[in-house]
Amino acid sequence: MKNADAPHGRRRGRPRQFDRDEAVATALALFQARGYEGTSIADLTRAIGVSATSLYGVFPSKEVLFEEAVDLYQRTAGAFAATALENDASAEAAIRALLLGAAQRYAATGQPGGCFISLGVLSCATDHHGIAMRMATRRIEARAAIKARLDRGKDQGELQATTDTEALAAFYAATLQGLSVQARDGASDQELRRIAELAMIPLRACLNAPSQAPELSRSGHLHL
Amino acid sequence: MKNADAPHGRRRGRPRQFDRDEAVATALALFQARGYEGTSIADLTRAIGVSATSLYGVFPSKEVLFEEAVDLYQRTAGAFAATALENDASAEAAIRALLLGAAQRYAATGQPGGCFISLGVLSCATDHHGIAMRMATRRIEARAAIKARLDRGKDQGELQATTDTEALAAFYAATLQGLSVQARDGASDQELRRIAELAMIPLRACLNAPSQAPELSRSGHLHL
DNA sequence: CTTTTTTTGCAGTGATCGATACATAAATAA
DNA sequence: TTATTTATGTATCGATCACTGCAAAAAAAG
Repeated sequence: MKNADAPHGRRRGRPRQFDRDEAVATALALFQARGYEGTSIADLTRAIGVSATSLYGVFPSKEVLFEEAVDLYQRTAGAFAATALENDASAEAAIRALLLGAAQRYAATGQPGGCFISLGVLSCATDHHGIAMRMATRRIEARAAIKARLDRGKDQGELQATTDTEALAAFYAATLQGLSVQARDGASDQELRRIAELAMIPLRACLNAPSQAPELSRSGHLHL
Repeated sequence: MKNADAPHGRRRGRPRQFDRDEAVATALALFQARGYEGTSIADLTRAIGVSATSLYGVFPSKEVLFEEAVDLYQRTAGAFAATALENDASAEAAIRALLLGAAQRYAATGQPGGCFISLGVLSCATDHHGIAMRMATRRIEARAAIKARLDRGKDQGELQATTDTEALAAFYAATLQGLSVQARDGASDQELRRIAELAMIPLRACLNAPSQAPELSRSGHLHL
């Protein structure tokens, strides 16, 4: 049977000559830059430095490799979002951390910017419809996570009882996706942050105690 | 020499058996649903009902056909945006018309929703880098058009003199793009309209006379 | 009619697509 | 050692990619 991936004690056969995790990371970089359909197996094998046979010995298909790359993205570059929403101080602070974190990370830094999940496989050939659906599911799950945090703020009296958290969550999901397109088109982190600052205003309009709302018009930017 | 496309007086040779404009419209529908790379020449010839030879007799390449499809989109389904920004009543009315028009039109109606230009070719193979750049240019031009309308409102004293119209324009461009992703993921027109309503709030915060600002918290929705 | 022009369908171009067959290499197990 | 297991490189597989050569068809021009 399979020896699993025991970290100690060598496996039975010929040792693998490339690192599986590095391969996924390399694949992620390519998929993020060129998309699923724009990245060929030849591109992947060249970048990873491995033959197609060896690659298929580890990943049963391009589709599975892509899915693993998306998982990796969510665990690493995309982890800030879940972390931000765990902010216990307030829903406002959580959303602010979410948007400012996005503004900071999405900005183009050599490689194409924006969120891999927000921008991934928005359209594709009919053969790959399943991939597009799974990406859409991830985006909808992200929106649900935002809504859950807003609902918590509503339960704690931070948000007005009449607040439509579903709409607010959709607005902030859309904001993340808009930030991603702007980043992909070359927006700087400053530009993204200004968008994020503006996007915070509707949430403040839903707060029960909008006492120390910073003035945007005077200072030109929000205090954070 | 070429007889051009004189509407009267038949051309010299064998008459074309398909309509050029219809072909572009069909191509647009396919490109919008499946993307540039996800739509093959075989898909196009099948949908248009024409052989590859005939298609290439009219369009020199898939890339040119795509570009013409994008032009068509901007002239038809996307025309509401330019029209909305021509609203002379106020910048606020113009942006509102822009967002509500988007909410109405982007919603999925049988075919995949969202703006073709907002979602088009956000990533692709290196061979098609030029296409991605041209799409990005169109998005940036849209943002510039929004800024121009906001600047006009600022010049007319509608917006505060300190308003950062560049940031505001980027915010509303991002809003359109976020609406597009939400629509692509299946959001209804009601959901999109609620996002649009929330997105109007930051602009109101920049108005010089925010007198009759409708209250979101009481009524649950904005009066439009 | 013949000539000229343009579009047509058929059949194919070389290249690349994702994915594999096969034999060899390199490790452990017996 | 020999057997077993796993990974490797080479050399593809059939299918599809965007695109074309070629000759017949269908029109106007001479």
